[in-house]
Amino acid sequence: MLFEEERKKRIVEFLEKHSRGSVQELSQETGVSESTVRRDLKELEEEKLLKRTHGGAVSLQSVNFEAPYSDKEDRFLEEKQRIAYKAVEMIQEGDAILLDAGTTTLQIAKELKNISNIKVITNSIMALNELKDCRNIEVSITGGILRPDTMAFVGPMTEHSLDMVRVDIAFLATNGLDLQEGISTPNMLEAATKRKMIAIAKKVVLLADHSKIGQVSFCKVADITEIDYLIMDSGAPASFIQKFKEIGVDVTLV
Amino acid sequence: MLFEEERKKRIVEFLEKHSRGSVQELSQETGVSESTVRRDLKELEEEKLLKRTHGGAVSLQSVNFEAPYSDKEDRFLEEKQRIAYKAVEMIQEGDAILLDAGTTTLQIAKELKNISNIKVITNSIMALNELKDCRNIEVSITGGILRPDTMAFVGPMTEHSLDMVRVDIAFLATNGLDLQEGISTPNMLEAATKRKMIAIAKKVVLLADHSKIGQVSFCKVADITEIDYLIMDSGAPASFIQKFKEIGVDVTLV
DNA sequence: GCACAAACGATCAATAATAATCACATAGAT
DNA sequence: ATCTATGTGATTATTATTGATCGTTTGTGC
Repeated sequence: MLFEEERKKRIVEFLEKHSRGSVQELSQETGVSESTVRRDLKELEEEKLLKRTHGGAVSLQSVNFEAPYSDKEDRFLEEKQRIAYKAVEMIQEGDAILLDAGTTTLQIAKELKNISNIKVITNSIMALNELKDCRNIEVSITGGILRPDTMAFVGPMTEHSLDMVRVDIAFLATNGLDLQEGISTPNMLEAATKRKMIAIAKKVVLLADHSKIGQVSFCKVADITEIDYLIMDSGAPASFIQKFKEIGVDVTLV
Repeated sequence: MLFEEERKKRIVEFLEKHSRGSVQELSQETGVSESTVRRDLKELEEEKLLKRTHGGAVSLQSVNFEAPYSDKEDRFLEEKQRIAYKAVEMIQEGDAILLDAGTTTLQIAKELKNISNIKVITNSIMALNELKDCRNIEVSITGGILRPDTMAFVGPMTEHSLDMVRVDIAFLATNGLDLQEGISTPNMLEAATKRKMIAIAKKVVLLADHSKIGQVSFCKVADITEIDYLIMDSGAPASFIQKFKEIGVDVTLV
């Protein structure tokens, strides 16, 4: 059972995420009757946190980035959430964190909301979107050209920006992870960006669900030896994990 | 048995950890009756250490959201739209455009959607938000630290990013515009960013509605002589305009 | 412009939570 | 030792929140 304040917050968040929501949807989302939802909407409108419409309400958040694909379409979402949960455990107060673009790192951004006193730098609009309202986190973004497909900034300006900073932990995502071919990604610009990320981080943490194993994409980012930590879901074969451990990578399965 | 202050501290800690707590839970947690918990909650709320709700309390952090910016609160919106409309007329195919953060430049971003084959670079999330879905526009962003108040990126990283590019037109917004004191803005970091913007643009276009005239803010950005073009609404006094023309600024009234 | 369905606001009863009250216990002062 | 001030828990009266109902309004398709 939610308190009134929690419920209202949830409504606002729902609207910010989906831009709109019907009374019915919100009723389901919050588990209260439609009457109560209407009462909440009325009050929230007075607080200028949303705009009521017939049938529901819309967000009046002027900045609202939508993912190219929604959470629901995200394969292995639960695995990614578990990976993200483990990843944030590595963070210590005062750390400077670098967040790569990707669906797994996006889950990290969501978890980060609950942490205070850290600095986050990212090249992902989606991560930025999650963190932009957190006053307790100093959020920076790399410059760069927007790649519409991934909603990430890439290119020479990105690398140039990254050159200015050094971070305690870089959380990297990847498309392909192979013992021989290392880490790879389909886009050349993104590969270069990731390489730079590896270069400026004290600890490099690679996040990958088991579907990435054995995949090799067009552009090589780095060898697996350049990784310090690997967090994977437990769908990974033991032989694969063993190999990583042999070369000194700290592997965590979740 | 706990002293009162210990108990209160424990309540606050519990809430920060779990972000919520019912009176019942807190009663168990502290080992006192619900009456006492309520008394404590009342006092702690007065000390602004938590937020009470029916049934318990929530941590302030979990409920701390504020009304986002909206067009309707934007004063002189129509003037700004007219200014923006005029501004985009200056743009030619193939141009590289720099968009400052601000409500007027945001209107330009909205107009830009209809133009093809240009490059846009901005330090404003809001502008980025408008342009992110335009596949016919190459959108770049400067790096930098996010300033939550203005949703703009500022700081050394921003200037560093801007250093990498040269643009045909920079559209600048300002808080203050005064004949003697020039262009000024309340925030020091933003002032530095604007200065850099002026430095990397072939043409500098200043956008200002008449409410900015005579205003002087904390940080000086530049003298009015550094401006090439000025677009204002017709609420500006003729003497003011005349002075600009005398020093060679191309003034357009809309 | 009319009819229809959906959504809305006002109202009410049920329930749960709160505030007010009182009695008691404890600690410190006299 | 007694008195008083304070904090606490139990009890009770009051209030807040909620879901349901129903007449009214609004939007939509024809």
